[in-house]
Amino acid sequence: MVAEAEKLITEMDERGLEIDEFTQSALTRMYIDAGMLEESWSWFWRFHLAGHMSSECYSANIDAYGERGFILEAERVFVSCQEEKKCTVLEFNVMIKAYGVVKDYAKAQKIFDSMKSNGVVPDKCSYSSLIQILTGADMPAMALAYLKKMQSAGLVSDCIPYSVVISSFSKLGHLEMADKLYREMVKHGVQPDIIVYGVLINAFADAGSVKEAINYVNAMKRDGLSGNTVIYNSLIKLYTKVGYLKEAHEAYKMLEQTDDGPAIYSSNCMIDLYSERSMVKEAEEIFESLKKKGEANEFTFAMMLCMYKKIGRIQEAICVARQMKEQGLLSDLLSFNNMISLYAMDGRFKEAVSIFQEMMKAAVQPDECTYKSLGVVLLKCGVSKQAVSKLEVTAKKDAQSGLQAWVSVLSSVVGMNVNEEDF
DNA sequence: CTAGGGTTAG
Repeated sequence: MVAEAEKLITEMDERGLEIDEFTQSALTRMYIDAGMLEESWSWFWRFHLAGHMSSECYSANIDAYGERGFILEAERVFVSCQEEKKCTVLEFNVMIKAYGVVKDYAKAQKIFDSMKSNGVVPDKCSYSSLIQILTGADMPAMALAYLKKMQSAGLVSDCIPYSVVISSFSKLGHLEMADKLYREMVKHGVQPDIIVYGVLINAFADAGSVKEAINYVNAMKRDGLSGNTVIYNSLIKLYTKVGYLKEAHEAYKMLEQTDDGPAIYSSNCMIDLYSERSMVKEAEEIFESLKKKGEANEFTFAMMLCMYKKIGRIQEAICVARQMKEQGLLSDLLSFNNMISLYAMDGRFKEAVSIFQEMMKAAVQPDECTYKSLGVVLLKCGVSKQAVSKLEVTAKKDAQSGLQAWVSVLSSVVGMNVNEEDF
């Protein structure tokens, strides 16, 4: 509402009311957001020339530009502040943030490194910002160098900066570095919290390292921390990956005792484990309770469908497929493929083709599996093996024209209605 | 209006 704001400013001028630095910062932000960069700049300049700007006001203006990626303007405010010799740690910190916004990691480091020669001591925020920026750019080794300096400067008061770097190493799969850093953190007397344990447990869970993950769970408990849903989800993921049913079930029971109960994700992991072992009753029990709670999602249904299909209970598989479609839980390539394959093997060719049409409507690109199932349909309808192989080759060569070739054959053989809009 | 961490599969 620029016009309204300007009206107020005029009124203030007329009444001789002073526009203070807070109003000025607000105006800078307003004009930047309105795309009126020149106006924003003239308000800044007016106050800069008046000479009574505070450090807070310079940094507010730098941040106003920097946050939105106007790095040149942010730099110009910073330089005018330097010319007034008023730069404090605040201006440097917002500049570090600004370089982070435009992903100029080298300049973020450079301005941090220049603080000392400008007689400004980096504070907790300077280090945290830079570490955050570097890890966000997947440069944990760089971040670690600054974390070490931060530690030596006595500025680490909680485990968050460690947690950020540990998380970054973990994401890149450098688990030995993550573990080493955890140990260094403890050695420095920094207390780990539930989140950093969550990062580590999840990292080793993804790697399928049971022993290491359990070591962290034990360390966590020794520190007087109890597991939460995030921790148990990671553990269930791990046990699902390595196929430890009993342990997964134990973690699942722990989740059931929490206030919000097991997340859909963990319940699906359990269904995954049960269906792998064809433990139908157990899988069904979770499936029914999820449906009752209205939490069952595409994964849930797809895994149940696969389980029934695998053990030859085709009627039940088809029942699940129909529920999936009715509830609009059909969006993923794998779901489409499972369903088409189910209908194809049961001789329900029209239904198989109709799911294929749904797939095109949803703009999901078919893959080899899709065409394998559709090939079965064609073969059972009397199309020759050579013709089917030829279609498969066409699809591999060029997805778009291949798709059209399949549609044209399927429509003439199975009688699907070709809808041009589906392309 | 100087900064900040974790879980999502078939």
